[in-house]
Amino acid sequence: MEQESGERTGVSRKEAILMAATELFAQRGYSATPTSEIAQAAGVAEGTLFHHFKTKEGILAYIVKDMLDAYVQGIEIQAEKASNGLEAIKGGICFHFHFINERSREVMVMLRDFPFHLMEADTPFREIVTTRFFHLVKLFTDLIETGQKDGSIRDIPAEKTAFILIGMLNGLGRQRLMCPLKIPDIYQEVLDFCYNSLAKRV
Amino acid sequence: MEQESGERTGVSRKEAILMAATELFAQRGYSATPTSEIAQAAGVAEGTLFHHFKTKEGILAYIVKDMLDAYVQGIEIQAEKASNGLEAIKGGICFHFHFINERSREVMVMLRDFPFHLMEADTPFREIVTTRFFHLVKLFTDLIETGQKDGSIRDIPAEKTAFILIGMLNGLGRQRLMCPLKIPDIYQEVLDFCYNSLAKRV
Amino acid sequence: MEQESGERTGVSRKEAILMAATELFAQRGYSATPTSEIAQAAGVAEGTLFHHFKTKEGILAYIVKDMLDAYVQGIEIQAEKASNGLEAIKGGICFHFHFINERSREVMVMLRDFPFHLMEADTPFREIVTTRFFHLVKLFTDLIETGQKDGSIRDIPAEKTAFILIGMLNGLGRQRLMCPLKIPDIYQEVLDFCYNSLAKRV
Amino acid sequence: MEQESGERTGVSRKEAILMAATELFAQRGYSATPTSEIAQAAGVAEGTLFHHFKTKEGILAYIVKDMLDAYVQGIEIQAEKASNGLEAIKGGICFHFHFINERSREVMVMLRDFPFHLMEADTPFREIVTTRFFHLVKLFTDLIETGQKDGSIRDIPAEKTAFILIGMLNGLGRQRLMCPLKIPDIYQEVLDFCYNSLAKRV
DNA sequence: GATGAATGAGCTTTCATTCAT
DNA sequence: AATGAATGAAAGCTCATTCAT
Repeated sequence: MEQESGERTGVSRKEAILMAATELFAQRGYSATPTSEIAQAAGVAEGTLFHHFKTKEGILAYIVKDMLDAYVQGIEIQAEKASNGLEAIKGGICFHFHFINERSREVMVMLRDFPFHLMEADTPFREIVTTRFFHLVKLFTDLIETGQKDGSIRDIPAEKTAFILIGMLNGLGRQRLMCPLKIPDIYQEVLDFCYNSLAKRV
Repeated sequence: MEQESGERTGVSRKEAILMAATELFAQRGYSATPTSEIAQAAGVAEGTLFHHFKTKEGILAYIVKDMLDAYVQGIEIQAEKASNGLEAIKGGICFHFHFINERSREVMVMLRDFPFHLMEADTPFREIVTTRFFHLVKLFTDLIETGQKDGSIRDIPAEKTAFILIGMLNGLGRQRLMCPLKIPDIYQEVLDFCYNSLAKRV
Repeated sequence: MEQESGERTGVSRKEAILMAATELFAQRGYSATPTSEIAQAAGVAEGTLFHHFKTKEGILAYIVKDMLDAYVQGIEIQAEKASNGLEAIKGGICFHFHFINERSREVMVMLRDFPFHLMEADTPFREIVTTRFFHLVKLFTDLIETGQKDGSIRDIPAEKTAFILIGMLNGLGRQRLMCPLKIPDIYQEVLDFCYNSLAKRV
Repeated sequence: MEQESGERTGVSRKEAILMAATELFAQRGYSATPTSEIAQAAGVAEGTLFHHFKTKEGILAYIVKDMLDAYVQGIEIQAEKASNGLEAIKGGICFHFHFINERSREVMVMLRDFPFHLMEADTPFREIVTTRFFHLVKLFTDLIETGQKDGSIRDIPAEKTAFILIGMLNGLGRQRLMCPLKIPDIYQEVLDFCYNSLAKRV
């Protein structure tokens, strides 16, 4: 009986809260979403939120952490599959576009508040996000260096290029997910754009 | 007497409010900044804010509009100076980096809330921002097409590439201005990165 | 613990709020009464007002609706008891005077803002008040027609006379309850006045 | 040049303010009308209001006093013309209906805030309104007594009946002017109603 | 006389969080 | 574990009035 909520059957209250919060944070933003609405959407009492997650921020932390781990892990898996550094980067970019489509709600939650609320000093987020961000930078840097060793990527500063790629993907992700204007699908063109900048000329 | 404020002399109250609001919005975000603090920082009574700008949003609108106009105009001027399409794009990117250094506070105000609060339907911002955004897209698209005609830019979809460039600059701007982590200066590398993707091979 | 308030024991917080609001609205008017004072008078926190009634208007709506229902119902009961139409009207008028003495505070709340704030288009009140008002008109009209059939009331336009009676009772109610001047008790004289206008001469 | 206002030519600023305020007070109520809107509607600066009338209440006082004097005087003139007491009362009632049609805006201003704001102890209104109210009561009382002497009015308590008549006219005036519901014209019926109650049977 | 920028007290409402049940 | 009534600090905004020009 405890597993029932007014809204979703077969889903624990904790999961119902996470689903409701993800949807609402994505659509209206973290700070614009009152806990009362999360509770209502999840079909639980407001107190239950604070029972499972100590604070409102705790809910956000849970969502963001979960998503970031899946993202970084996905990139890593793509990299392992690739035959060389350039292919690994391409695989990473492909995965990125896949991911922001598949888990668009969670990505939006993240993008909305990064790097602001999520990077403020007295927040549990800072460490969560920072760790994964630098992990990602390290990953891309390594892949570029690998590409340079195996001859697939030309001679460019590896870490700086990693920052460019990450910044670009971040910016394009925002543009795609959050702009309420009609923007063409540029997946293939982004791949080409990066390929041309990275690939060693033969 | 109008020219005096407790904090800044030789500045009208309206200007003092704009300066204080820009600084606070940049550092703490629009919604996290109470009007009471803006008033205090500007050395005026809280009511004075609402006398000059009808609402708190009115202050944000003023700052953002002013900044966006200067940005778009700056890009246009660079484009006119250039000898060909590729140089115009490079000039635009250079100006972009200049601009976000020179007017970092206002840019931060913008980046913090774009495209969220700034793009919500019932907001005065939406039209302000949308107009300038598409103006910029058109500008970049034209420059790319120009470059393709003059032989400086290779055969790529012009409008989609414009979206890529704008999305990338936006993402990199965020990374640079707002990430509280130490990130190397990648100005030159971004130029190279774009150059390599755009330039026609000889 | 819910039953305790600093001011009134044995009364729920919601009831304490209603009692305090009724008294204050009656004495100073709806708009001149800040929610902070209602809270203080009720011995609850200000937030509690908005927990139980969504808005300040919600408190007024509750009071007015409750009172109007009791009023209309009281008139109806008097009418049923009467032996003929004229007696029913007299019974209604008697009840009216009783009611404005018994529930003077709530009646004052109503009279203060009728038909202004209570009749504005975008208000929840309009429908509440309009419904009861026309119910009352219909009731009096029916009673007059009954009286004309049973021979107790002379030949006068039924509905228009209903409007006269209601308007008169309303005006006299205001005069009695709200005028801070000493006005003699005219209960008996009003009954005579109406009786003389309505009764069929034999 | 001083006589010009943006809105009305040939009208002094003071008159323009009174006209604008009367219209706004009638439609939205005294407290719901900001001085800024009066100034705008009158085509003058906000400060000008306080130049001519010391306070916002001063504007209301001027309007109400002016109107009440005209009302009482009108009733008196009708009374003087009449051939006997009963006719005088009828003349007064006729004048009343005339007046609330002719000067409906000013009457509405009055009705909206009487007897509340207009009767509060620390207000200049109290004396203004009280004086005229009792003057009217005295007038009606005298007319009734006159009618009793000349045989046109039957034996009823004169002063109490005066209160009934005034209260009734007040209530009916409210009903007519301020109820946003369609209410039939009951002018003739009110006259009949009163006539029947007052006239001596032969 | 006329102006309008400036004021600041006061308003209603929101909301994350607590805690007795 | 789950509830939801209660809280109170803080927010954005309104507005009659003042006063230097």
